Amino acid sequence: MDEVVAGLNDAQRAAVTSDADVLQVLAPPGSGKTKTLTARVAALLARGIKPWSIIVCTFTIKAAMEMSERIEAFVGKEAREKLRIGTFHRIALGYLRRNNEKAGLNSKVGVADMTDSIAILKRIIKENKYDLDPNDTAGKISRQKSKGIELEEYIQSLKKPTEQREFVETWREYQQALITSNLLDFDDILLRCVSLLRAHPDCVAGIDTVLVDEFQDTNGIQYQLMALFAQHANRITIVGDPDQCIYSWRSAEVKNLGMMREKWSSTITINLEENYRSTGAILHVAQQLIEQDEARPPKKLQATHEIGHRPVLRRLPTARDEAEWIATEIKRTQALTADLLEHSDFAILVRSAALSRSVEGALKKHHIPYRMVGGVKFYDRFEIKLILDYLRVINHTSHSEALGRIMNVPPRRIGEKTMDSLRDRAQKENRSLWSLLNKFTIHDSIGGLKVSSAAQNGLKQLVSLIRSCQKQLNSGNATIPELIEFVVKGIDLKTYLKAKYSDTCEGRLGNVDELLAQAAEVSSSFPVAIDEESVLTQESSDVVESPLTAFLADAALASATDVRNAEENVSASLVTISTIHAAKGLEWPAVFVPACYDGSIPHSRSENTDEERRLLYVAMTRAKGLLSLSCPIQDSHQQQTTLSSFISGSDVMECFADRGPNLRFSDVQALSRVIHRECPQERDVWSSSKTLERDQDDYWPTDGSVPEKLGEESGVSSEEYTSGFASVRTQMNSIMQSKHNLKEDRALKRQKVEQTKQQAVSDARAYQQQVSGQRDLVSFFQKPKAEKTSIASINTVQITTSTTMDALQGVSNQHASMTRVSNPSYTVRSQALLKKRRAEPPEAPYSFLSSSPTRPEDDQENKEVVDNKQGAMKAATTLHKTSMDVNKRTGKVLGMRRSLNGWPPGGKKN
DNA sequence: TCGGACCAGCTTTTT
DNA sequence: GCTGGTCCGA
Repeated sequence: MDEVVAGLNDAQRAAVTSDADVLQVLAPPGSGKTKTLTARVAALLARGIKPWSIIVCTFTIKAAMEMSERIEAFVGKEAREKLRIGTFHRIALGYLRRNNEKAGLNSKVGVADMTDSIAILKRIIKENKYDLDPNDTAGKISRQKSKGIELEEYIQSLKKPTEQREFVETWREYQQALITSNLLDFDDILLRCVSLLRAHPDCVAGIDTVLVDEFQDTNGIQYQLMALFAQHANRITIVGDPDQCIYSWRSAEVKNLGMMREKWSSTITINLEENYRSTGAILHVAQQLIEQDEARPPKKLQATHEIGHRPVLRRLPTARDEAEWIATEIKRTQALTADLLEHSDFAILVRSAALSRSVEGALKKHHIPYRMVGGVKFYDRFEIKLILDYLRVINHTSHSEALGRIMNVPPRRIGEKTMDSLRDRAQKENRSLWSLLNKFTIHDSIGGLKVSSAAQNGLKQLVSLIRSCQKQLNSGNATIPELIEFVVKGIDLKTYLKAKYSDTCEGRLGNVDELLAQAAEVSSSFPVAIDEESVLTQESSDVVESPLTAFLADAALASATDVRNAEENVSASLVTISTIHAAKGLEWPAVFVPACYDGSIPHSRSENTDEERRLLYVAMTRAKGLLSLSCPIQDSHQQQTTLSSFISGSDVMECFADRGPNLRFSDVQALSRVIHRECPQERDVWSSSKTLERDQDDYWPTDGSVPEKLGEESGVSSEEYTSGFASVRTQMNSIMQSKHNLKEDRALKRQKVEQTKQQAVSDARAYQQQVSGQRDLVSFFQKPKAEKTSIASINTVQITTSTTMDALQGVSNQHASMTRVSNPSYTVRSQALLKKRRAEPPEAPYSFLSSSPTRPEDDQENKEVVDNKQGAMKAATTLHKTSMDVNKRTGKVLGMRRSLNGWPPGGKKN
């Protein structure tokens, strides 16, 4: 026990050793939250509580793994493996699997990831022609489920049963589709588990203690689940911080903290107050920020480190400059600290993943290695999803969504039409898509269902491939990696990827190898707790879950960036680019938060300003020693920005410096103390600083204007420089202007077209009154498709219109013409008519429309734009060269000045 | 009816 | 910069 509490402060120690049954530990950023929780687990074990009777719930897989590792360091691998550590979803799924009969589930039940859910909803909405957005609907369903509300209950809560008919129907069909495909969506995992544990409390009879990390992020259903896990012994420890609640959009309920205290009145609360992570200056600004929220109860946060550097708030002209600045600051910081900081010590935290692009560009340009966390996830990559879908079908052919996705990938000449008719038929006959396909391979046609012979061949190929895979699997001598390889060969993935992604195919094939490696690891990977425990506690363990089912469930739940990459990157030190959300719980010596403007943070789509503020708070408190916020004057869409309202207030504003720190040697020493590393030698700092072009953050003016003056001491006169710059600016401006004009012009044209179209419709209507009984003409013009067509096709339609008008007037066989006009696929564009059209140009009022959509003027303009751009590029290159030259010379001058000032101190330099 | 070419719009955060 | 939708030729 002594060893467990060694190195803990009083509050932490109290939390770790507390005898309280129900314990809330409120832990602000950097207060050793994870450390306390892991130590408490170790203390419980030391008290003789059996590892398999402890549940530790986290929110992310990453957090679960980190926790797992840390606990292992305390209690050893054996005990750790018996603990039940994992995300809520994974633990819940484990219970469902082991008690599948009690839960009324098929033993092979799979997990529907978000792609599946959205795909199902899309299909339902399309089929029924509902006026719903699939994404919104998914969110709405999920939000209800997160509160523990299922469909029937929701219907009852409606005032009128007819209310929201489309939504309710969609939900109903969605649930039905999940059942047909034998799937649970993310929320269902939790819901089903709640009902299981309610009906069969004995499933968790062996559980002694439940610990929950990041409790402020639990939603209603997770809270219920926690209570149910602990229903026998009622021993619960939670750790959390209301200030870091950033998941209320996922229905996280901060009020769960209060509810917990109400439900278990003996709840003891312990506040951790000392911060071991960040410098005083960083904490101060973070505190100023979070205190803007007046509804928040005041809370102490005590710095243990020295005051340190003032955080930076940097203004820059554009998003590009901002990215460039970050890259140069990273380089400058590294050089001025003589590599005290590695690349992996820097993080760039963005509000939304899309913002990373400009930063990535700049880092690439400066050859700074980086990794993006939370970008395109491994399991979201096309080739991985494809293989997984094949595996899903092989494992369980009723997975119709997956089957639908792989049916024509790689192309088997099975198009949308064929697929729709197959789905339709399957639904009518109330059978799975697969069984229908199966039938197709035996009989060449089924009851009047038409499928082209090419498509039929394709179907046969697919079915036989899946069948032979299943044979492999069932024979029992194929491992998952072997199965994957079999699939890859069977669909000739290599050739397909090469054809489809000629440029990125290498990397994609690499991803496939990656998947193979992960599949090989599946049995040994975390968490193994579930199997161990079922043996030890003699819970019903007669269900032997196939490794493939387990692998697929893992893949669906594993949204975290892939584990292996993280491992590989240990050797290569990489700068981290991450969303703020994904950065929660982590820390870095130096943190950059770009794009601090209104619309980004707080995000324009966000409805909860306080949560956005907490988000910025989380971002700031990731930093140990150096924190830099930045804000471009112009965002990436050339729009003016307003500095984030969170930091423009004077209380916060005055905490910031307006440019990067000077990083004198004393600063380096201070930094090394904060991050607990040995300080580099002064002479090393000096020599590494010489590699820099400039050793201060003084290239960009602090007011965010464009740098115009460079060192006048250098050979380049400032006029020369300024005029060069001005000319580039002028040219750039003229490019922007012409681009703008072009845009406006196009908009104008579109408007004209629109007007004429309406004119045409009303003309047609008038005409219709003349030609009684020819209703088709008007309905043709009113086709929504026609309304949506681009300029080009509108032109065609219009030409056709006037042509038809002509034809109608001239040709006696009116009926024939009308029939053609009424055909929505524009077959009126028959050769004969077009020829006639060419021979006799149409009359006004439609004549101007017949001009080509890319007018010669446009071409001319485009060319000018291109020419201008090239000219500007050239100028810019020259300019850049000049500025580099200036920089070099300035650098020299600065270097000289520095040595004149006696720095580095004599004697220390070799 | 299918597949390739092109264009538009989008982009909050995650299990 | 990627996806989804639309158009058009075969």
